[in-house]
Amino acid sequence: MATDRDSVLLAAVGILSRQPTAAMDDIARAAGISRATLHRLFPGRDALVREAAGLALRRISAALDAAAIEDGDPVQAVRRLADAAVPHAAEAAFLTGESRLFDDSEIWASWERMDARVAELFLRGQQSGAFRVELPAAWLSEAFFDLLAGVGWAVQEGRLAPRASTTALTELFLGGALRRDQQP
Amino acid sequence: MATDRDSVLLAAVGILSRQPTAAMDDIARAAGISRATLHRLFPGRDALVREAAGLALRRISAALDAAAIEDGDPVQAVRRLADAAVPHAAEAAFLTGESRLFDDSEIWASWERMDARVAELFLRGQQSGAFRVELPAAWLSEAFFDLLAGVGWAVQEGRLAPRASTTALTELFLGGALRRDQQP
DNA sequence: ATCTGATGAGACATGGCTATCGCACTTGCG
DNA sequence: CGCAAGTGCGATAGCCATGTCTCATCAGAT
Repeated sequence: MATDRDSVLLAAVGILSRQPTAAMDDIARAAGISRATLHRLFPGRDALVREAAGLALRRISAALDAAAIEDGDPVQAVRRLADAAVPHAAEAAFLTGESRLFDDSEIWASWERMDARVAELFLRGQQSGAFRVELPAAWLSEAFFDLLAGVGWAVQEGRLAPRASTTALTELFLGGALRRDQQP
Repeated sequence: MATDRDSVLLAAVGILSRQPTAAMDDIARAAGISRATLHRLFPGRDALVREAAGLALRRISAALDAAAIEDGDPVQAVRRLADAAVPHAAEAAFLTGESRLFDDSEIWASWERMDARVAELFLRGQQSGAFRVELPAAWLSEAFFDLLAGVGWAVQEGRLAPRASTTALTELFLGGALRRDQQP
């Protein structure tokens, strides 16, 4: 069953987002299976990481779809995006951490495609006058994913309450750290 | 000379911020010395990474000192902080990437101390009414360093112009993505 | 010019992780 | 009840990076 593989992959993501170099032993233990079974499911460590990255990308992309980021008011779209993406913050943390450990052209292309979709949303928002034009859309996209990964790390290490994470991401990203009535 | 060791360490930071698992071979090549000399300078990989982390932390802490973040208006202090910290974005990227690969209690304590200083700054700003109180000071600190590391990665990979990086960090962090006159 | 100290290049042993295999065990089904 | 499929456990082989060593070379000092 594919569900079985996916549950193993998600366990792998959970460990690898915290320890990007965790041994197959650790991954197997985290997934509740033995090393042998892990190797029966995936032909090797590279394949495992690749599939985990693919799954993480699919899930986050599905979140973009669910948030319908191409539709409607850009600001509301970003709010929907944050709502839909925060549950996958651990996947984002895994991808940011692992992208520098393992570079696969296919994975990279998939990431770029997702990044481009988000950048397009910000560009749309800039053209509509909602977002600040001083900040490049590509940087907004980069920063959004960095903060999403940061949420993942902070939640995993207990520095941020899961319930507060969506607000933390949305409010900081959209409104910044300054109080509104204090802004010049 | 200590300068010699430091220049090697900075080269190591440069590589390890991009490839946290780079081999001693790669680090030596990046530093322009041989593997043998690298081992003469540092008793092992752990020691090298530890010293590199220590140097990075000292340099970023020095930036906090230079910015005098404990003094004056909190908002101006954050602007000074960003100005002083952006040149060390690569070090921040190295630390965020490596912190999950190598945990040393001393390094961790040093990081915590620095994080606490920044969190204190945000707390001060919240008490003075400049910063939003809905966002925990600890989260603001975490987010600031995440964005700083993000700036480091984006610059290294050519997605962000170095000249624009300070503005990108300061403006997004302080003011958020929304246009001010659009904020409710 | 010679000596000294440091460096680079390469060989070598070691350890940890990976990947595979064989065997015993459980689970579910006929 | 017995069979088949899947799983866990242990052993094993191989690989890659690390760490150490030796030796030749080079630059600077005397």
